[in-house]
Amino acid sequence: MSKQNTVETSNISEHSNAKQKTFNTDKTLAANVMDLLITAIVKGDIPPGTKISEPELARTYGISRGPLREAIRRLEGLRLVELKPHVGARVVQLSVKELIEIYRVREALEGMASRLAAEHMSQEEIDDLRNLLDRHEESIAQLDGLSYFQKEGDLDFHFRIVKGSKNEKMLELLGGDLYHLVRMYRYQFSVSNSRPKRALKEHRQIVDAIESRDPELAEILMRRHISAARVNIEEKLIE
Amino acid sequence: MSKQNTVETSNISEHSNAKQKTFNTDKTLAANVMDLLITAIVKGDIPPGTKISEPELARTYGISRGPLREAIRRLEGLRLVELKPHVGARVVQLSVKELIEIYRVREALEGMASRLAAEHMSQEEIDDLRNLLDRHEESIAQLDGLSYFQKEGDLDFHFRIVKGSKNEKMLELLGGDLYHLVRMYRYQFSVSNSRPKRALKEHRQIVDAIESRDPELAEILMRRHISAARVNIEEKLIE
DNA sequence: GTTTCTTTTATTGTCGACAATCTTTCTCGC
DNA sequence: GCGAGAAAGATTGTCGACAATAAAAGAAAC
Repeated sequence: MSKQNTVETSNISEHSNAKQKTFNTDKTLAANVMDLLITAIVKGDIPPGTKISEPELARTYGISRGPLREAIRRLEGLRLVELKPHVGARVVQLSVKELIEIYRVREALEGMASRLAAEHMSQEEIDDLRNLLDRHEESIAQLDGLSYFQKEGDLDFHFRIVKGSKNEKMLELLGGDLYHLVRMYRYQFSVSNSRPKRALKEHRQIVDAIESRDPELAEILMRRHISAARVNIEEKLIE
Repeated sequence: MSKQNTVETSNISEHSNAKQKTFNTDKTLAANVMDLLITAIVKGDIPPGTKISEPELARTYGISRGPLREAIRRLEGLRLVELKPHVGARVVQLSVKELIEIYRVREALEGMASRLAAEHMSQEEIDDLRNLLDRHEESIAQLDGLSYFQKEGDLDFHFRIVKGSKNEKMLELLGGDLYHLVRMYRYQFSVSNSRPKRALKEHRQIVDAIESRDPELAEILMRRHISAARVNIEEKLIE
């Protein structure tokens, strides 16, 4: 239901060492290149602040400038690049200030999503969510809680809540525009979830509230959870 | 600070009876056409559900298909058109369900914006806001409260709050993606603010809370305000 | 040696043409 | 007459070339 440029982007062949010509043929060239560019930017292969040269990238991906330009225009919509007329595109430069702003947005949006999830999430989805948290717990125990959990696992949890809200618009916003930025920040600053056990506990509390069909509480807990993460970041990154 | 494709789009020459060739020369062609298309879609000159024919539009605006395609790709980012590969673009079809979803999002986001505004808005901005509300009151008294107020005036108020939050990301989301959609809905369903006096009163309460530097209250009041508007719409549009 | 202006170079913006895909229309068979 | 398949038409996707603008390099004046 959602667009191709949202969450399900992870099945993309890695931004391998350039010159890869095996594109998904039933998608358009521009779409393929866009996906490639997204992962390249998010993972830092194209570092923040880099000027994007159209001729160079066109050569790199083996396509013409037309589709490339269309892809870049879409990346601008995702706020992954900034575009100046007659000058060109530049990969966004991330700032701590902006990161904190994003957490404020997430606090508001995901708080609401959590509230709606308490009303609309199916029991099956809730069960799946619990399973996910169980896997997280194992992962934490095994690795002494660092690697897997903080990278994509955490986002998984949050995403399921958003989906559980059954609010398409919210999914568009959080999954479309903000999702890639959040991931980019994680790679960039390696925003380690320095409190995985604590976070896991909070996650469980949220699920409990949802299963109890307590929207009020679900929202409050989610907001606290994200707010705590924000404060954590503020303390770490602001000297 | 924000992009050209956000709020300050109103100074655009109307989507006049086609074939207008006087473009803003220091902007790019694609950008100009995009602005034209935005107003055309928002105001309903290109009705919802319409298939967008590239050759036709290119002829209409007197440009080539290249820039036009770039403009369309950006419109997709704004969710004003939907794009299917090898088929084409189609103006979004608005649904009551989606409208209500948007109000949920606004409730969350603008609630937070209001909270932040209570913390960061300058006294001068607050004074300006009060002046705006005074003008609204006059407008309501004069016209028995219908015409001006519900159209753009109301959005004005909400926008100033968002700006007052001093949160760029929030401004991007509400001003970029959602703003045009909200406007489109107003034109489409002529979502009359059937309770202008009540709304004005609520606006004043919100400003009061902001001036008292009471973030908690400011958020609650804004959420109630938007929630009430949502309920109002639900009662009207859902039989 | 530094600054300013000019010239050169490179990049972005725009265009028209061709290829690939989808849609519509027509034809053939039942 | 109706449905399935094939051909025709139109539209989207892609490309390479040219024009306009900005950035870089070089020359002239002080």
